[in-house]
Amino acid sequence: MVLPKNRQRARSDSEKEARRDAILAAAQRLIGRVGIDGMTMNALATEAGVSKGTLYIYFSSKEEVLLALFVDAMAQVVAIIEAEANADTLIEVMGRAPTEAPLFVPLLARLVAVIEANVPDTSLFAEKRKMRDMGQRVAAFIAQVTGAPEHKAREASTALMLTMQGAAQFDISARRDLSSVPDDMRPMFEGQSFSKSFPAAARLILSGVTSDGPS
Amino acid sequence: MVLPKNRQRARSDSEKEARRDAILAAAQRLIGRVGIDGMTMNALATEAGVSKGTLYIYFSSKEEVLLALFVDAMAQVVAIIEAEANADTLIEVMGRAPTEAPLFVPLLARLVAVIEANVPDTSLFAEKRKMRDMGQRVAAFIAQVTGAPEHKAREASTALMLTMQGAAQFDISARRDLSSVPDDMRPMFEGQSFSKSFPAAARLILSGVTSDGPS
DNA sequence: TATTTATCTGACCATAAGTCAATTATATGG
DNA sequence: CCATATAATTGACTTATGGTCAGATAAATA
Repeated sequence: MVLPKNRQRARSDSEKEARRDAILAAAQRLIGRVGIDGMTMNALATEAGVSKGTLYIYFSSKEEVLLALFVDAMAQVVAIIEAEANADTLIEVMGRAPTEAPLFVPLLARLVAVIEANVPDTSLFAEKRKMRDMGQRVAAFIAQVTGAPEHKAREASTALMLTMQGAAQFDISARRDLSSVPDDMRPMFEGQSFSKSFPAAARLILSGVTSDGPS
Repeated sequence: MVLPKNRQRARSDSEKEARRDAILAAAQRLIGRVGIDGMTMNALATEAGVSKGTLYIYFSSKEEVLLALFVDAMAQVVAIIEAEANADTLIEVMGRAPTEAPLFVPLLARLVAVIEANVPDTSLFAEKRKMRDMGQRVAAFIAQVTGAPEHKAREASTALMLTMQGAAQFDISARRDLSSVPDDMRPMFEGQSFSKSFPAAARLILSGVTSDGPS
């Protein structure tokens, strides 16, 4: 446990924030070793150098830890898109950015069914607002980059979010150890990595926006 | 527990299949009352009128029960699409069919992250083959109905699968009790039902196929 | 009817999330 | 600087649930 000035307890708000951040950093390290599903609160307590009870002072549940990690990861992804994408590279960057924040894709895959199902309402709504705002920024960015009319861009970015959700699910399958997969199933699994499945679908969606599709 | 001829134990293959089906039917009833996440193996044993040990004779884990329910539901959905869709109604039917097999959407939302993560390989591959074959039938159907070239139709149906995955996730949020949702979040939640989000995205994808998008 | 087979049972185990009374580091007042 | 108050921290405990297996017994067979 790292805390400024050799103090063992966080009294000020900034110290509390530092401890919260330290727990999240420990969670990242731990997940790097054992995966999201392998993370237990006991192990997280050990990794963070605090007791289990302390974890529950800073987070109301395991899933709230994961939700906080996801929001962080999403912020990184959005930042990359806004910084690096343009009309020509939009799809490429949207396909690549999620892989540069390593926890984004696996957490997105668990976001609704696993994570949101076990976070108290007040925390959930607060985090959802952040996600909504980031989503709106991406929508505005897409409108600007593609030159599509506002409502079309919103439609497209909603569709792209759906697609990301789906691609994140597929990605879990793709990460399976292929040596245990029968030959006839290999192509199915291999084609499902995020970086393959998302851009293919995104191209269709965006061509549906820039051309004159229905509605 | 219902078994033909007042017999208490399933000895023949057909009796075993009947018992397996009875367990799945019990699971459907139970889920109807308590939801997927609320289903416990103890409760399922009681509902099916067998002991917990018996459940584990017919299914290797809770998730294998859910996987079997999903494959059933998917078969229903595919059957509806093949029976009722045509060029004009494809999107409408694909948006409606999943809601007519009530377990399809919530199970799809949990399929990869929750269900597949805890099913032994041999069962998983067997069920995945069924899913792949059904997916290929849908792809062929889409090709036939839209008149799109084979590879375009495959691309589109993969994209539509991704979109369904994502829409299934969104649908979980939409089913939340709206009275507990703050006003500013209502529109976000309301718009996320499967029947709203899927068709919107599907239209974009299909217009990207029938028009001449890139690639 | 006796014997064999293997289905079925439910008490038991293992794991992991979450709780809370007791402890004690820090802040504060005298 | 010490006594007291405050609240952050602890970790043994509780609870919930998925999964196991040795024994019981229904049904088939000789």
